[in-house]
Amino acid sequence: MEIVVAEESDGVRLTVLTDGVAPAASLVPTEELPARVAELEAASHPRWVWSDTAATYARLLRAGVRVERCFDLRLCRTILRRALDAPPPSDLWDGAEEPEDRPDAPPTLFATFTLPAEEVLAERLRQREAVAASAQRGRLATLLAAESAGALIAAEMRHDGLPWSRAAHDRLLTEALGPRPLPGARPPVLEALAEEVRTTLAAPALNPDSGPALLRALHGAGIAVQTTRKWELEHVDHPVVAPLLEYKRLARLHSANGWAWAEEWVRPGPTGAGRERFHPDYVPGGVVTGRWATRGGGALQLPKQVRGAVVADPGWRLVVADVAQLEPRVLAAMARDEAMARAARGGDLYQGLVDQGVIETRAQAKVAMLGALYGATTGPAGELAPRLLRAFPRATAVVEGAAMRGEVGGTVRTWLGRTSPLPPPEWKAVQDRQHEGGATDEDRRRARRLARDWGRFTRNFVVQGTAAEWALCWLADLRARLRVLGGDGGAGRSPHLVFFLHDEVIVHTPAALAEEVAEAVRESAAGAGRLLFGDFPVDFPLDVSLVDTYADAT
DNA sequence: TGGGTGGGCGCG
DNA sequence: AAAGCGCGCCCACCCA
Repeated sequence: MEIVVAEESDGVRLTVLTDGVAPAASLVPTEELPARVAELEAASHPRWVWSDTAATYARLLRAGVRVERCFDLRLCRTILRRALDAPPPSDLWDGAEEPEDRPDAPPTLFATFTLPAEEVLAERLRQREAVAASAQRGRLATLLAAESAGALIAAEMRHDGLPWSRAAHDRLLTEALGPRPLPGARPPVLEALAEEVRTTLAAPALNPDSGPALLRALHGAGIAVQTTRKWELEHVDHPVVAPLLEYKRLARLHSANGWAWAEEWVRPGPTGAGRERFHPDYVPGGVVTGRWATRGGGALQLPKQVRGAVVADPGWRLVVADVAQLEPRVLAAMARDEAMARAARGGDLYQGLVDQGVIETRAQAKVAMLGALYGATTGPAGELAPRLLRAFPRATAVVEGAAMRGEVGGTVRTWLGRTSPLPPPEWKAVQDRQHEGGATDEDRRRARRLARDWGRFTRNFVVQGTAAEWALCWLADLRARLRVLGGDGGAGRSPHLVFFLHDEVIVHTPAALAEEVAEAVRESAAGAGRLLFGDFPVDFPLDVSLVDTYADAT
């Protein structure tokens, strides 16, 4: 059973869709929605259909109501319109996809945009028909369900937040930077390093935050670097290098994850004093490949430097799990490459390549494999590419084929059917120009370069995108298992997901359940592999840590 | 004064 | 010794 949720001016319209029965609509006053949803959820576990999980579900969560399943029409529409030749038509929904394009839209309590109930219902039916008519309806349906589950999880993780200790964070900052300065000022340690850089370079007025000024000062001191980048400076032998690199490291800590950041993004938690939460704003489907993005807070870039501030509540633990070499494993499975799956059998795919005699050292194996996924053509990765081609012709054919399609302006699909965008019109114009009469060598070089750039994008798209699908299925299955483990306790008493980083999750759990959670995380990973790839024999081994702070995870 | 851009660096 | 994918965010800097 599905229930379609749509805001109208006089309340929220709920439309019950049951197979073989006419849709039944009812109007609920906006303030009574959470109670009504809770009631219907308990009675019939419907799939809730709405246009925007981020808006609607956030409101339910604030009222203490959680649901098991949903269908996010906006996210699914984005997938379908690229995946299908004939995207579902509706001008209304084009506005809905990009609320930021409608700055005049009136703010509402309920959603970033509103549509009449008939239109929401019609969109649901169009999408259902579009999937049913697709040649890959099974995979596409799995993808839409996974994307929607991800939307629920993102909203819940944002609501619950990542357990954070401002005290631990402040200790860590004070140790590295000295006491907190007044707003706008440099912390003492940073100012001392800046002064050391100025003295060493004999540039008394230098602001080391200014790239051009820093480069001039370096040149003035006889240091012949092209840029001020860390990796270039690391190879320079000069007394300024050490303090300058230390300055850069700490300046970034201060600006990106310092005291001001904490004030904006960390808030008191629900369960008592001293238990705070970092509330990142996840954006499911925010990356073309299907990965999540974040908007504000930079949750997906949480530096290792500050992970000591992620601390479980007293009596609770963190279960931290990440997948070892997810992308090459996914490639082996989608290519049905038995030899590569064999090399991936243990916990370390790169060592597996060495053990199979494909490549001599683990370091080389990693470089070669990443090069294959990203499309490296030169350097060590390029030189090792023939080894991979010989050992794993099927896997190589998948990424090479994807690259070739991209180079000619075509699209590619992930395992479940997420489809890459077409290159922009300028790209096509450049490709056309190289064949015209007056085309110069420069035109042709430019066209070749852009073609290869797009080929590297589509090459990586199929692997990164399928890995993102695997991760979504892993998360969704884990969420279901945690709901069973925790009973109906909600985030206050039950294990719940608090962090997700492409191939890594953190569950915050009562200490007594930590072992069971760790087992659930492993079972979900195996389940995700089976759901996507059936009985193809590829492992997805996890590193799982039971810890009090994220910094202690391996 | 505010918006847009590029360098640099954090994450996978 | 360096190149090859996807992001977000901060700062300086440029321009209107």
